[in-house]
Order: sequence, then structure tokens, then C-alpha cells
Amino acid sequence: MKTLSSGEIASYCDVNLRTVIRWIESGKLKGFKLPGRGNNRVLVDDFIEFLNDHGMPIPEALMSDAAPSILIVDDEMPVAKSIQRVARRAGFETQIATGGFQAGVMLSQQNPKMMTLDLSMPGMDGYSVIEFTRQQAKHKHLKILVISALDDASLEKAIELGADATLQKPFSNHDLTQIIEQFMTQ
Amino acid sequence: MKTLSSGEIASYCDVNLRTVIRWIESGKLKGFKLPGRGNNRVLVDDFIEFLNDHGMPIPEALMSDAAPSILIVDDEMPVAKSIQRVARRAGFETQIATGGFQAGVMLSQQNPKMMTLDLSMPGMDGYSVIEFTRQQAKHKHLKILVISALDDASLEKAIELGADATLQKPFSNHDLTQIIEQFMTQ
DNA sequence: TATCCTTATGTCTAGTTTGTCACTTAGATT
DNA sequence: AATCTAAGTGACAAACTAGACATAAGGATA
Repeated sequence: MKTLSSGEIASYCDVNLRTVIRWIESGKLKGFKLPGRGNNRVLVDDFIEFLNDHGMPIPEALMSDAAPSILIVDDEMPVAKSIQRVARRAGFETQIATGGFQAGVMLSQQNPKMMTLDLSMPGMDGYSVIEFTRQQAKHKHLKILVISALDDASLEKAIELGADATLQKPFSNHDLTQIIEQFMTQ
Repeated sequence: MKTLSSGEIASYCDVNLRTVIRWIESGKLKGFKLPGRGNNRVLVDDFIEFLNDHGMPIPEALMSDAAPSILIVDDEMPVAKSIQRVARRAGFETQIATGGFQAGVMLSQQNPKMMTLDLSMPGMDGYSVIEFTRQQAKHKHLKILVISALDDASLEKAIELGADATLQKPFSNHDLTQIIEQFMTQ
């Protein structure tokens, strides 16, 4: 549970410390006070959310806790592997989950920056995965790339539910690389 | 009667050890001293109260100790609800997951003490859920109760893979209560 | 355009809390 | 018993809060 002090945030935002305290006081930035005289602390996650909400750049130092990774969710191992090859070539860490349960556990534990999701895994409803993920504050900013052989209407529905992009099978490595690079560097 | 040392509290609060000791000395945080050199110990309940009093976030790791919960995994809501009723009557917190992905996320995030698992959810392989969960060090002590309409051989297989108990549908509330109470008080 | 008002941010100060360092020692491990 | 790890203490340095006031930017109005 990493936290930041008002001073650290001040220097991250290149702003006066007094200002940071006012942000916290006014509720713009979620934080809490230590028991002593009320020194402020802000959870890193809350700070990142604050930065996102206001379109502010996120300092590199905060991202570094773990190399941003990609969670590949696909029940067909060969497909998953081929996605993995592309992702690795682009220079990113990857994990593969071949079932919904696995995917859920890995998402929570690894907190990847991006997830590729096969919509039509047997018995697992990709749509509900998207919906459920979007409901979770923790994964509000997870990039979801739907990869599926279904028709355009199905892909469109995925977008409506909260997916960030779709890719129709069969896809070209070039297109996949482009999307990965775009999402992972945002 | 679980207690925490000053160092543990320091890392939970992301604060210096020296500071925690001062909190205890000043009476802000209730604690007691071991006879030796006076090492500090704090009851988990006191710590949680302290966190609440000061609007500080409560680390997830402590939540499970505070109120051990049961994760109910079943795609049929009526069945899930009926299990939930029994569990509640026995006095435990419950959550319901109706899909594999949901179940995985909730398992990781809530860290329940026990999980009931329907083996034959459409498209989701209950066996692989058991296997996967058992591989995870974090959930080594999770109690898994398989609830299924399948035959004895299938239930037997679940046990072999690592389930702690099985219950054949239809089950009696009495049997379920007994298993829940046994697992939750262990 | 000039003026007034509002709001956000910066500056300064005094007093307090928290972190750091060096050192000691209880408690655990083997 | 020897050793290792985690925790306590004191003194000091650094960081933080809160109030009061100054400054700057933007809107509204005449």
C-alpha cells in the first residue's frame, strides 16, 4: 500500500505544497490524514486516478513499480502464443490465461496495463467480462482489446460495453503491434 | 487473538517504525508492551478501529481476518442465493460470483476463507479452477467445497485435484451448514 | 478598456510531526 | 551457545500543517 506525502505530490505536479493540501482539503484529490497533526497521505492509485481525470501527465517514477504487462486471454493456446510473440517482439511482458477464472485471478494479481480478450471462449461470456471489469474502479483504466472471429455487430457491442478496441480474426501482426504500442505507451 | 508488531503496522501504513512507536506512546494507537524490552503489540481489532477513526484505508490483508467470508460460485442465481441464505444464517459474510472471470477477480480481491464451487457451470471447467487455485500459494489454505449434481466419480476426481469437500445436489441445508461451520472455524 | 469580483496559487512563518542515523538488545533460528 | 533478524531509543534533521497575506488569471459589467 504505497502512499505519497503532500510534498512528494507537490514536486510531481510541480506545484506548491500549499496547493496540494488545498486539493486534498477540497476533495479534488482523495487522501487521508495521519493521526499526528494530520499529515496528508495519498494512495498512489488515487493519485494516478486524479492525474488521469485531469489529463495530467503521469510521472514515470510511479509507473515503474512493475513493468507494464499484457494479459492474453484466449482458450486456444496456439492463438494465445501467436499474440504473445507479437507482444514480446514489441518489448512487453506477457501472461496467458486460458480460462475465465484464471484470467480473473491474473488480472487482479498482476494488474496488467492491457488485456486481449477472445470473445467466444467456450462457455465464457466475453461481454460479461468486459462489463464486470469496467465496473471495477481498480481496472477502470485497463485497456481491453477484443480479438474475435465474430461479425462487426458483435465487435461493436463489445465497444459499447467498454472495450477500447477490437480486432477481427484473422488479424495481421502489423495491426496488432500498432494497437499494442498505442495502448502500452499511453 | 491476532496481534501486530510495530514493524508490521509501519509497513501497512507506509510510515516509519519510529512514528508507529510514537503513536502508541502517545495513546493514539492502543497497544501493549511485551515484558522483555517492551516490544509493542497491537490487537488487529484495535488497529482496524484506529484506521477507521482516522479515515485511513484498511489494507486488504487485514480484511479477511476481520470478517472471514465465503465466496459462492454458481451460475444459477437461485441456487447461489439459497447457499447464501444458509451461509448467512450461520453468521458469515458472503459474495456471489456467477461466472468464472468474476469468481477469479473476487477470489483475489476479497481473499475469502472458503469458496463453494459449482463444477458444471456452462463452459467453465470446475476441475481446472480447483487445480489452478491450488497452484497459487496465496490460496493454499482456501477451503473449497464442490457442490454439483454430477456423479460420485466426478466428485471424487474433484477431491483428488484438491477440493476439501463435496456436496451432491440436491443437498440438505443441514449438511451444508455443518460443512460451512467446520471450515469457517478452522 | 477599466474596474471589480472571484478563485486559485504562491510566499512566509512558527510550531509540530515524521524520518534518519547510530547503536543497543530482545526474540527467533539453528 | 552462536548467530541473525527485527525492534527499541535518543538526538537531530527534514518535512509538513495552518493561518495570514500577496499575487495572478479569468469573467462580468459598466
